[in-house]
Amino acid sequence: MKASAVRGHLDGLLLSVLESGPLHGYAVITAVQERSNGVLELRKGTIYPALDKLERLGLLRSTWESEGERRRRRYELTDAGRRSLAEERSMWQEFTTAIGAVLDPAPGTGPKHAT
Amino acid sequence: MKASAVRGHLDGLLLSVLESGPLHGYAVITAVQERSNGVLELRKGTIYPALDKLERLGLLRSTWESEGERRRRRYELTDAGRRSLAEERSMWQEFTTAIGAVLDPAPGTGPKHAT
DNA sequence: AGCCAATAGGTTGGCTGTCGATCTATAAGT
DNA sequence: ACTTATAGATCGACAGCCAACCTATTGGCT
Repeated sequence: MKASAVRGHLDGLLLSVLESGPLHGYAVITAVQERSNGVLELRKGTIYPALDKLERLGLLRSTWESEGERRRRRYELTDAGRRSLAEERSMWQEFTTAIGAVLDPAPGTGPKHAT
Repeated sequence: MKASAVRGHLDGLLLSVLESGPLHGYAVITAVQERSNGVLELRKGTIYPALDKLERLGLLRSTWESEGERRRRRYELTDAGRRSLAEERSMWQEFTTAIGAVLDPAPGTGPKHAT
């Protein structure tokens, strides 16, 4: 599954994998992939602009790490990012509950049509 | 919550409310809204093109109902639509499982970071 | 030494799908 | 007469993700 399916929930995913510690961009991709058991395959063209946006919003900050010639950008959650993650989680709950209720209505709960 | 959040899952919602019986477009909106306890508010500009697309795909068929001067279009699931709905449901399962696993990782399941 | 794959960063144009605005028309309520 | 709800529909704008592409370093293989 690609990120097109996660539209609207990408920010939460990114914030979530950064919760347990800072990562660089490439590691964010593999972290999401691992946690989802290989199901979610984010693209670089997807996450870099997204990470930039989250930094502009103050939800995370980035610092350049230089090991010799290798330069990597380390992304880290801010306090605002942590609060935003909590919001994303409750929104995810509300979202799945709503869609789930439509997709698999509890029998006898909704209005009865021709039965 | 508007349909922008449901991007990619709208088809499933539409097929699902039509499962228990044919409805016209306006009733589809209210059905989704009711089943989701008022959370999902689809727009006409959203559902009519979507219903058209589903009809083109053969997942539902529409017939014009005329009660006096009032003309309404009745949408009805086809067999292909029923099969597609089953697919949408299993995709929804896969989707929520994947996102959920990233957003709320089971403790001790994933790779251990700084603990 | 030469080559390729993996890692790491990034940009850009394009596409898809939903939104908001707008239009027409009938029925019912005040 | 006027407003609101019901019912259908279209269309431009916009957001967000993707595919493709580019650069560069590191390390394995031959």
